[in-house]
Amino acid sequence: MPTGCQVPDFEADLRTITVADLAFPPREGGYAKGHQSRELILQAALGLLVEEGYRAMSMRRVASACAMKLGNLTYHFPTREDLIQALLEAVISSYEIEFDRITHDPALPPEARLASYCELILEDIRSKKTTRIFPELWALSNHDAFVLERVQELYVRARAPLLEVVTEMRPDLTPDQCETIALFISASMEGMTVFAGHEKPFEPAMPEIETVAIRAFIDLVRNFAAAARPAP
Amino acid sequence: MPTGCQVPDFEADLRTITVADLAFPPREGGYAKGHQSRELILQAALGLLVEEGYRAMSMRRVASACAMKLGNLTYHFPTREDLIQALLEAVISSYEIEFDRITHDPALPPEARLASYCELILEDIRSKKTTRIFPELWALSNHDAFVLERVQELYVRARAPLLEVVTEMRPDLTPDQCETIALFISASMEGMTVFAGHEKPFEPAMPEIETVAIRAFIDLVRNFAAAARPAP
Amino acid sequence: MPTGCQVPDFEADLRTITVADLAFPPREGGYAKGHQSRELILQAALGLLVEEGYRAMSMRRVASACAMKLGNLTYHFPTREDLIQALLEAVISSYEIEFDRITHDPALPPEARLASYCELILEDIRSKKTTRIFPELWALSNHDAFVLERVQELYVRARAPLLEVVTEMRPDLTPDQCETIALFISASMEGMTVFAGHEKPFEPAMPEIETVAIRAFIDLVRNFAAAARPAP
Amino acid sequence: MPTGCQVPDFEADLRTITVADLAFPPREGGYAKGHQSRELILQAALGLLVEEGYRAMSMRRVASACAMKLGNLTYHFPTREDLIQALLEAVISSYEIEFDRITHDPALPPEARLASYCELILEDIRSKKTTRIFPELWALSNHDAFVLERVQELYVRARAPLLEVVTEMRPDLTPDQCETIALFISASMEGMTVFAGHEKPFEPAMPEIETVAIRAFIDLVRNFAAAARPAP
DNA sequence: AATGAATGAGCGTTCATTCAT
DNA sequence: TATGAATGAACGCTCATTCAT
Repeated sequence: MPTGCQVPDFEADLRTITVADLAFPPREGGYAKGHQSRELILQAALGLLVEEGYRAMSMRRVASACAMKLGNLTYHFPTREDLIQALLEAVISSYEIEFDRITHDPALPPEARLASYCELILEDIRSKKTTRIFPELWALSNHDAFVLERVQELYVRARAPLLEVVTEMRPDLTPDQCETIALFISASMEGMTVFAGHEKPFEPAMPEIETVAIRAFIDLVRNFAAAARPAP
Repeated sequence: MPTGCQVPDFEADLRTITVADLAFPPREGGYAKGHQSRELILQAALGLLVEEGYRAMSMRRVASACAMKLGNLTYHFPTREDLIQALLEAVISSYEIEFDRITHDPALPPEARLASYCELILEDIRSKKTTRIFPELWALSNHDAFVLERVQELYVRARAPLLEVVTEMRPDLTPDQCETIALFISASMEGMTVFAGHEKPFEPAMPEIETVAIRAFIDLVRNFAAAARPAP
Repeated sequence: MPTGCQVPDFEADLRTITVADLAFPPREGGYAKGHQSRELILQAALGLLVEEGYRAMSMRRVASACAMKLGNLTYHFPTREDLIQALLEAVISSYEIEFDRITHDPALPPEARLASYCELILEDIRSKKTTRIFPELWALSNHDAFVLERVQELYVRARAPLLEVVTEMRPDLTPDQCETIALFISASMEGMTVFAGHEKPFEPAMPEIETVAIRAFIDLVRNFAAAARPAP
Repeated sequence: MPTGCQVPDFEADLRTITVADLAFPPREGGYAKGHQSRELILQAALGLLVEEGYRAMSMRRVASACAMKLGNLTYHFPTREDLIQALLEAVISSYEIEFDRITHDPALPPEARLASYCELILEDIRSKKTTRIFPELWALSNHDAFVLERVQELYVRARAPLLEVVTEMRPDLTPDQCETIALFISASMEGMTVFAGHEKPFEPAMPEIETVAIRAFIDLVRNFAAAARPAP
């Protein structure tokens, strides 16, 4: 690779991870140049995380991925922990923004809103970024309380629209029951990551899986009875 | 952890991971002593993986966790790759053995067999070992073709009983449809790991989640129609 | 050598290998301190190469020979390959500079120039540095294409003055013939390294050998005839 | 490389290094099987030395190159030093045997014998084995007194035929003068290794170099005068 | 805001050697 | 004879971090 390279050289798909995706807010009083450097760093770190995994996201590699000297990287992020937390914050926030953006058209009937939301989530799971980042987050959250809390926070936001729809469809259920149903639906979709995510063996079958999943979710909400399991 | 540590100091729960769990076959031409050393090594490696994650499973730490010199570790597993592959092989095989052991009593009606299998899986998910190892495997499989293939192989075995039951319950469906349904059920359960696995926020709610999940799965199999999605 | 050694402890003769000998160019954008460190490193590496051979020139031993931490050595020369290439470059360049400095006084008759040049080469062969380094280079060049090329490049420069004199003395010969004669003379002198170099058994006989060699070279150039070999 | 491999897999040219080449005498009282193992080991060691250099000739690599376990190798050669000394002894002896075999037909006139001997030497230099081994020996001899002595011993044997011819051709010279001439001729030829040995840049020009060299040698012997250097 | 220099720790790996089997 | 097991040291290298410039 020639020396002139200034930008991380990831695949096209990765190039679409823009600053907006990272939801990185400028620090108050910070100069524009520093802000730009921080953006560049987070982009590069994300790129490495996605393309090569958590281990590859070292200070040195991040620095060289954004054509920056190590000393300068540590100026912006004094420790690796700082960088990782900033990155996770940015990544998770970007997903939260995305979830909030999926405005649920109140004109649509609730079942259609449920279907539409699930479709969006399942589509997102197929993206390289999501397929790669979430398993890293899950693994990290097993050994890092901060990550665990932040990830669960994210999922609270992700379940909110589900909870709303379920409650609307089944006003007869208790809040706990609605919550459990929403959790099941959300967890169920997350589980697809491993099987039908980007470059996974069942990615091509995702359309059929979507159909099955949405069908199952709608039926579940419709037919859920307090008398826990159906008679055989 | 202080430096004097020479023996694996994991929690009681981890001590229950026995050799039997690892399905570690003896080697031809090797002495008993060597086999025992290899057992010890794999135990220690697994313990580190579960307790502290993949990064902590370094050759040095594994060696010191089983009070063995690094040189001897590399005698039994010349490269880290060798160790990891042996460990994954043992771990995955142990799960495969476990799956195969869940003999589906043919006296039971298929729906009960389905429910019973899902209960076992969802119970297993709550164990520390499973909660910790699988996210690591998922993260690894994103950047390591060998792990990906081996993990997917494991899931083929895990889906086999599901596929059998689904086919039995719905002889009218095509094999592809049955496969998709089984995949959905399996993936759906895997997704619970992040939310209701060991020490996860919804672990206490697992019984209710089980109920919801099994209800959903049975209804799905029962009611699945070729006319993809139900009318609103 | 005991462990406490922190400073290169080479013989006096080695201490005379100065930076000038190494022809080590400063680097753009670097501080003086860094340049000095790199000098120190190359000095120490050369010292080890001369005193104990190629195998002894390990990153650790070079670092400790110049009272520097290993981490800093790898900062200046990230890989051993980098260090070796820089050292060979410096060493070979220093010889090239030396060869080019042997200005052939055009006032002298060609035979005297030939004799003078050969005397200088044969004297140089007796130095510890030359006696020790060249066999290492020859051995390395058998298994390392870079070293091979660089060494042959050096010899091109070493043959240039010979080629010039031969061509001047025998304008009747073809360029190929002149080249072959120059090559023979050069190779012939190199061969002395093993027998009459520093501390070699025939080092004391070097004056007589010089006489014989120069006599042979001059006669060869003078009497070389297209009719290849003389009649018996 | 499949597991069945039992013999070092070097190039065809290397396969011609037979046990005879190594002149390895059976130990008195040794069983045939042990002798054969020692032969195999020395073959493998030589192959590694020639193909990959001195550094590659480690106990482990030698053992695996002859499909033998490390423990068995150390049974035959307890230390690396033992192996190296045995190998050098065998290699050097094999050259001595070769030199002694070049019987100088007394029917030939001395100059023809000189030419014939030099031709043989210069041809041998082009072989892979010789091109590769001798620079290693030269480098080793700079840091190992045993190797130095053994190599110089070898060259005494190599010079013997030259000394004989020179003495015969020039009975008027003192023994010292003859010795110096023989030394020059021998060293001169050795020097060709680096330039015209196996795969060296001037290997194709070896025939012309031979012509020049032999011409120079014969003239030197013929015309050498006590009055050291010729008048200009 | 950014670079150059340096440290100390840890990594995976290879190695020569010893010893029990 | 030959293999299996184990040790201790060294290797080249990457890393997070600190600090002077």
